[in-house]
Amino acid sequence: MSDAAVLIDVAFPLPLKNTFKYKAPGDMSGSAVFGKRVIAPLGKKLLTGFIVGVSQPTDPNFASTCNYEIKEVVSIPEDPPFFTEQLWRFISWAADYYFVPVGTALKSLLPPGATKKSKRWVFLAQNVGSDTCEQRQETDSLPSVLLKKGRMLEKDLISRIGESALKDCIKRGLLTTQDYLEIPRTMDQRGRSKKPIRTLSKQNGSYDPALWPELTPCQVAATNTISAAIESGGFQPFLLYGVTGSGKTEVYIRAIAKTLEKDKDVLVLVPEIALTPQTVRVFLDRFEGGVALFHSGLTPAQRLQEWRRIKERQVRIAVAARSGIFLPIDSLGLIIVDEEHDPSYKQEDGFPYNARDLALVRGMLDAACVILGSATPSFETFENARRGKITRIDLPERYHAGQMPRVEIVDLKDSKRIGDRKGFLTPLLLSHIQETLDRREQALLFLNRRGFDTFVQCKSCGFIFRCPNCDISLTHHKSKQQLRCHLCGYSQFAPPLCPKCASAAMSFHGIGTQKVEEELKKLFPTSRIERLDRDAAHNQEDLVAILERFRNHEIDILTGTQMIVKGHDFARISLVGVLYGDASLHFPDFRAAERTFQVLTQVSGRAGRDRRLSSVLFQTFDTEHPVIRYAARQAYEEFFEYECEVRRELAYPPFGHLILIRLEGNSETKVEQAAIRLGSVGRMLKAPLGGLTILGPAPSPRKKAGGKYRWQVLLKGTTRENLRRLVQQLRDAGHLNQPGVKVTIDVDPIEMM
DNA sequence: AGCACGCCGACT
DNA sequence: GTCGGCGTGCTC
Ligand SMILES: [Zn+2]
Ligand SMILES: [Zn+2]
Repeated sequence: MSDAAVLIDVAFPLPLKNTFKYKAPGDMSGSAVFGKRVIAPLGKKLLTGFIVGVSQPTDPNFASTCNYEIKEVVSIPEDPPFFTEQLWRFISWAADYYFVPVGTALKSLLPPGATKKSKRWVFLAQNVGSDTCEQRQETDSLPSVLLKKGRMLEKDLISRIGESALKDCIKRGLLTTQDYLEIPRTMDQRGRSKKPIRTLSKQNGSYDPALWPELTPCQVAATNTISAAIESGGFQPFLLYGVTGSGKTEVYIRAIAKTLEKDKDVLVLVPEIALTPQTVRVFLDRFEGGVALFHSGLTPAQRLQEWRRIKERQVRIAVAARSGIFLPIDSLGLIIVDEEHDPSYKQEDGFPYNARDLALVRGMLDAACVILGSATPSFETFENARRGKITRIDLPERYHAGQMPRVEIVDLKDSKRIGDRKGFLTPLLLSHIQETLDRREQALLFLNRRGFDTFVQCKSCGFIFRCPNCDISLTHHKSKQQLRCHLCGYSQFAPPLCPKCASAAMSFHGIGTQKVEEELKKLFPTSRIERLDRDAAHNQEDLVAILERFRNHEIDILTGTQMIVKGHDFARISLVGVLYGDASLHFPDFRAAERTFQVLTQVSGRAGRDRRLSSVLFQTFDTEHPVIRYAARQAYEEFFEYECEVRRELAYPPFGHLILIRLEGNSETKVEQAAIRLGSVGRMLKAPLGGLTILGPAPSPRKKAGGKYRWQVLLKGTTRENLRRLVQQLRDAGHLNQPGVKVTIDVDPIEMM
């Protein structure tokens, strides 16, 4: 029986939307197991693929009934399956939902080194080498390595003598080429000998639940509800809505313990930036079995090691950044998404997915509980809770009885010197900085640079232009003297005078963090001042290094562009200043207010926790903005209600769904034409579907990277189904393949610049 | 992703 | 006349 050949479906980790059928000959049929790796010919190459279907050839004539020749796989390496049918179903669902080829999505399931590509070698023809003078001359130009060994890698030869010379040699029969794929070492052999990367060890805390801290009544109630769900098994989603400092982590810990007790494993997702040793230690200190740590900062060898520890169940808790949603936890009982509102759960390039949303899908497929935790839930999650799709659990009390956080609002309209570069260094801010330095404490200053080159604000009254259709701020296109909405394409002339107060001071172009840093250095010459932004920290290493020095108090004032304090304990920070809050409040995005509320809450939450952090300064022209009022009172729900009015009216999420189609290319006219065409075709197709709106096309306000021009078309729908159907129709009719234009689809977009 | 096939511009 | 650019379409 085992001698009979079997038919297998193979998926390749390439942008291919189909899987491929192969025969596994009799001697391999025993190894033809779901999820295993195969070496198979595809086109002219030998590639590594993965078995995603095994069928007995009940119909021996299958080969003759299908319209292509079924090839045989070359080999099935000995290593165990890379994924289960369950995980494959999950990734297939995700590929379909996000409109990416299944092969692209497959890549995110695989550990580093799982795939090998064949390499092409060049060989010296048999008859070459006899010492004819004529041949001498011909082979003179070839590298000596090739002449000596008789072979070399094609790409090495091309880099030496060029492609045309190679072709010439082949034509004259001097050289031949052949593809080779070295049979990969099994995953079992790879990296086994490596010492564990684990340098973290238990510090304090106990493995014994009896010695864990006592819970508050609210924590007890939350724990009971979640434990009951874990006990009964099956998919159950929760929103753990707890104010900062209410002790969500302690509830996570109990839920994890309960899950382990049921012999199930746990995935904890944490925003990339918060995945620090301190975060991991929280779990390491409580669970004897240890935790796996998975994020993009690991080396390939480390990623493989952690992947394998999880796959082999050597460790039963994985703490991971967003890509961890694809980890091979085969008996998954619980997924925790901490700070679920954090935008870093959204992957923006290649395979754009949202790990928080996928956590719910995976929980459903794996029959696991899912806890989404946040003090400021994303509106999508909060609305899901209101509709009863997610069970809401509140933690209203503060765990540490600290004083209420205090945020001081500084009115930038009062600043007379806003025109010069000292504008954002208001007298109040400077006096706070001075006091901080006098106490030998640290200050963290945020200046969102992204705000400056996008929208235009009156320097004297704070007026901002908004789109009449989309309720987002307009972006400035300097060259055309135009203000544009980057969602719907609305445009108007950029007037030289403020429409509200007639001031001529209408823009903030050219003020950046560098200048603030320079100015601070002049004002506080003896202090150690550094900048943390993309220019100062090119890579993760630089970032970590700067944060580490800040932590060690080798820096007094750190200026930065984003909230980089998450997950770090900076004990000596006593001042946090948001220099230009309008950059966040009026960022051209319908989620600007939601984001600002999150940031304000997060910063002031720290003020309550760290006793030293005495001041949070938020400088803005718009001191009366509702976000500020609500955030000051920590009134999330009122803010939600307020903000939802606009969302409902304009059918933005969570009351509508979005799919963004991006177009980019080297030719300005080609991209523009394609975008216009896509917009009009979309408008024709949407009518019979109903409930759909098409915004745009509009040129992207983003700086064109690498000379590329970008346009976008935003599809908005009251139901997901019709929205998806529209994209399918556009795709199937070929409107997403336009010459010279790369089209990408972003489902549930977050970043829409 | 590769790779081949195929159709128009500037070269021997 | 060809060499070579890349747009298009396929790979079991
Ligand atoms: Zn004004
Ligand atoms: Zn608009």
